[in-house]
Amino acid sequence: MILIVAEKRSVAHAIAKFLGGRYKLEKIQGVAAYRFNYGGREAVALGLSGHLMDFDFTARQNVWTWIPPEELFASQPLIVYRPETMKYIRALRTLAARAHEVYLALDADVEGEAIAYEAALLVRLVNPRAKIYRVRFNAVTQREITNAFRNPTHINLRMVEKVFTRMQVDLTLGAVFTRFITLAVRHSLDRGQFLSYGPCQTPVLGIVVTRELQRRNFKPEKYYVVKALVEIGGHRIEMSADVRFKTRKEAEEAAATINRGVVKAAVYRPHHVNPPVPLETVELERRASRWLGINSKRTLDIAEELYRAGYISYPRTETTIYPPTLDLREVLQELASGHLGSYADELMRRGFRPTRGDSDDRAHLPIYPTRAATKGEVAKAFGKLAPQAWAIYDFVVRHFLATLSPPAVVEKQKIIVSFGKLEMEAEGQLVVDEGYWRIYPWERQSSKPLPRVSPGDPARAVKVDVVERETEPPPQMTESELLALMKKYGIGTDATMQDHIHTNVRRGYMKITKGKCIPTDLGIALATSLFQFAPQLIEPTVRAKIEKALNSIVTDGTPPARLIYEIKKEFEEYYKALKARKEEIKKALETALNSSRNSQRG
DNA sequence: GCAAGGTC
Repeated sequence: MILIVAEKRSVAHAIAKFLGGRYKLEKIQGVAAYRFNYGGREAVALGLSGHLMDFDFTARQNVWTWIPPEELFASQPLIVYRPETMKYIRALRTLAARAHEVYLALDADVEGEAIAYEAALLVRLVNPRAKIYRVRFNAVTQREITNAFRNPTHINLRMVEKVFTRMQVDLTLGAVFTRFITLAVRHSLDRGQFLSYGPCQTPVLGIVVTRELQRRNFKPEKYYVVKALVEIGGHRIEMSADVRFKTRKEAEEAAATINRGVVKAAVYRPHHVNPPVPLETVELERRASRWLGINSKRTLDIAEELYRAGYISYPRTETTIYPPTLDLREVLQELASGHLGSYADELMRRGFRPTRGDSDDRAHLPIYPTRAATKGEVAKAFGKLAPQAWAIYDFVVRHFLATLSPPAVVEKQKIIVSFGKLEMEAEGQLVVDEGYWRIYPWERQSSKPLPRVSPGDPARAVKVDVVERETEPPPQMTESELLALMKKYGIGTDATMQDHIHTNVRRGYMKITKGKCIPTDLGIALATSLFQFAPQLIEPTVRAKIEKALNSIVTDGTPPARLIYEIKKEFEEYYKALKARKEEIKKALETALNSSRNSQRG
């Protein structure tokens, strides 16, 4: 018997379809498995649910008050089965016992490699003789899958080592600092409450708190601008000078010189606004937060459900290029019977060309709709979340249609009038062609046209004003902006970024209100303490530094043990720095905890 | 009870 192990059920299903054509769905220990005939031999494809194993400390070490947190630096976490995946472990064992060959068809990334290794460990325990192969495919398509199985390879141990090293490092750092800050204030915490540190979650907090402190420390400064109502060829145009004057006096002196002038430039230039590129996870989350008012965690949860119900493709992806194997016309055909059917029809009639991003994770497709749905059926499936689920489904459909639509065309307009020393400007625009905005209203722009004038036309100021303004603090951090910054700094992955934000919410470090991230007193106190005494723990670049070191395991063959030793040594220094200031940190955190408690009561 | 990463 041939056993095929995939990372998730949908891939196991696809493999059975592509290699066998006909298949039979079975339940092994409660887990779906697809039985089929592969070149005259019996084959079974089993889908897992991500990792089978994890790392943990010993039972004694897991009693937080029994050992000082720093003791964890000196010990090595043990590899253990994940209790949540026991049924997959049992199913794998059952099937592996009878297998002659095992094909590890996990995703083609480092996590997939590690999961493949975990599966191989289990196979070996029950079946020392089975031949074990690793197959790699860059997309779940007939061609890629068939090819992969024709060219089986072996597990890349360096990739496995990278992942296992990351697991140990993250657990150790997380546990040490989590316990330290929790134990420092344990008498001020509610039952079951704890404070946490993590190399992804904490830099996220740092980014949000830094912005909040910039806002609080911001000193607004007054400045003055000159505005004028200018008459050109019978048209009256609001114009302003692109100069900030420090004092009213300077501005008034400049304003006094404005009287008669001449058009220096008049530009009316067509400008294409391109439709968005195919949708990936983080962009879905950003746009849902900004335009639909749904936070990133909720968005991914709903997208997951829409995927499981067959309405959209796999929602965890970094790919922004439709592969040639995806039949876009077929998708349009399906959508033709849906709520935007006439637009889909129109695209098919007129022809279309998809936009194309620059990212391909070589494992998943962009997010696109897979079925035409009605509001009613989504409502039935989602209950209380129906309005949000429909909003996200509708968004995915519109985004998909937009990527096949023509650009919008806007005429950008600019008039510059020279009044001797000072120049006045006006900008406007005229929508020439709505293009993809017809089905993508969130990016729609309106016309604010300027009249047609020509360089050399005489101009006359009808009215001149000096307006007092104030410089403004940076805006509150939006969740959308935060996600973009996390991506820029390499904090988390497409599938986990929203988790790291949400962890900060769960810990009471920040709130998300109307798409804005607002740190609490507790969040500010924790971040400020870390910035003061161990900034290396909270800088936005922490994660990327660790990630880079981990990558050297794969690229240079750096021994994991050495890397773990070095990282621990470095973070032990930060730990000492924090411990030396324990009393100050304790006081800052307790003040914040008490103030939030009082404000809750009040 | 700690993390981050898969996945449901």
